[in-house]
Amino acid sequence: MPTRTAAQRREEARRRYDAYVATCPSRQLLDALSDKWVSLVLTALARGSLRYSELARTIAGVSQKMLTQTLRTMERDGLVSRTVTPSVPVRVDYRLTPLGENLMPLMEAIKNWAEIHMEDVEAAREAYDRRPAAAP
Amino acid sequence: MPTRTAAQRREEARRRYDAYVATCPSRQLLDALSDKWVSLVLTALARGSLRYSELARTIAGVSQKMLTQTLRTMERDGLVSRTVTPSVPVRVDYRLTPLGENLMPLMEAIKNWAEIHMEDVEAAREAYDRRPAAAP
DNA sequence: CGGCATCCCACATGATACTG
DNA sequence: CAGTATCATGTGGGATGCCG
Repeated sequence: MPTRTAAQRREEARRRYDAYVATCPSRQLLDALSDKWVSLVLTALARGSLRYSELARTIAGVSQKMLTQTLRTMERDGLVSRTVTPSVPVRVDYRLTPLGENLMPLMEAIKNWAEIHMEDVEAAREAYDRRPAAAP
Repeated sequence: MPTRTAAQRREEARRRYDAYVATCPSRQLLDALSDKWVSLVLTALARGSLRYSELARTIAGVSQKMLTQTLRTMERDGLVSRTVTPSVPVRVDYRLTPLGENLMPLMEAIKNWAEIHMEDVEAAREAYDRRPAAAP
């Protein structure tokens, strides 16, 4: 049972944290969330837990090193949980924590936006690149 | 007048673009949106246009180089527009395009999430760092 | 004021090889 | 299978200086 309502908590957070301030922890958290791989890992786990190798296959092009590193950071930040089954060979499953499930829809929205508006962005780029340069 | 409804368009985009595929343009767009500065610029312009120097002051800690570079990329991608007033000294204003206004709330949600859940993340980090290491 | 050009380096990331 | 360790490298990003 929380001692604060969601609205109260939101207000307190706004007073305490401001991502526009370079030294604010929330700014560093925003930087961490603005990672190339975090959004993909988060959305990949949307429908339940996945094994390490399943994650690697889902997120094409990610290196072992970056996947492991991203998962470790996300685990430390409380976004994913890691479960080791000591079989032979060992089996490791990752799933979203409640905190990760809370963030996931926001990241999914960004990912969907990128897919849905890709054509608009490509059109904007072509228009920009067609602009005449200033005359000498 | 669009020839497709929003729902139709969404379905087409899902068929055509998949950010999980490394070579898909939408993956590269997602990478671009997952930039350290894009979310801050986008939300800074939420309430209207700002001059270059106002942006620089709002987003503490950003260097001239990175701010300019971020704004150029966002301009090319059709997210912001740039207006030069040829006074002396010159005045340059940036504002969100309709496309940028469409994306902004999603980025603002991420930024707010970081501010609101900072305490949860810090608690998770402390718990993680307190974990006992495996015995030798 | 609002840039762009240049230099430079730390660090993030990729590739490869090895292991419990 | 799921990593860790090591080495190589590309580039993000800061500092500085000049310009319209």
